[in-house]
Amino acid sequence: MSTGVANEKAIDSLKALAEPIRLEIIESLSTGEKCVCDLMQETGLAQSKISFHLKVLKEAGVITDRQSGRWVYYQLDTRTLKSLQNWIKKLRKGCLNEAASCE
Amino acid sequence: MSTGVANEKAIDSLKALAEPIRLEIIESLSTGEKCVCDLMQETGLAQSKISFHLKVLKEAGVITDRQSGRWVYYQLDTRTLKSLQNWIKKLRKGCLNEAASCE
DNA sequence: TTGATACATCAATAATTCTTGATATATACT
DNA sequence: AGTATATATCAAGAATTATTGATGTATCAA
Repeated sequence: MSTGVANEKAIDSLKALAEPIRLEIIESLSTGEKCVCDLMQETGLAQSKISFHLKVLKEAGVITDRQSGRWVYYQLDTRTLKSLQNWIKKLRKGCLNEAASCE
Repeated sequence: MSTGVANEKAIDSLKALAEPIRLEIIESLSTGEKCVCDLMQETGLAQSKISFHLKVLKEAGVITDRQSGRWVYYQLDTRTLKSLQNWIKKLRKGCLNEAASCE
């Protein structure tokens, strides 16, 4: 089983993480699933702003969502983070283009 | 010995990596030290553009430079990448704020 | 010391991304 | 049906980042 990602996927993940508000959101989600309203309370940020950043994160595959009634719950997709971690490892070791796990 | 980084450092590294030209540069450097002229040849990009992106990478601590005569050689700083890798691992495991290596 | 090479930096513009306030949509409650 | 809540989306503007071509600076070679 591969944890590899293409560079474009990696760039999407990196861009998604590389923003303070999104990072705050992600850190919050790392303790468990949250709805937008939870995130609003925790961060004190405007709803449209949070939704904007959640969308970026979701499109990058860093989080997933599930609707339940009026609420939408967001959750980290740790597989994406694991892939990214592995991608950085390969980058660092100069074996990004090799299929195998490297070294 | 810690490989930990503060969030701001991590964001700098992430931003630096999250750009196609910079990633191309980094991939090239992952096979060894290069001068700007090498990078120009390999990528076919304008010199000012390459210097611009090298500066971003350097300020983020992702690469280091050394001058030799008329040339400036750039090299990956794999320690920064290792730190970033570890930071992502911690983020994924929800233990970013714990001192220890986690799990 | 003149000319060429390697690179950095700058100013102007272009492109991208983020913020804000408003409006839209869907669900649930009464 | 009517109202309130949770969230998404949108359009306009603000802010940040990238590109381009030009110029500056240091080093070397003739």
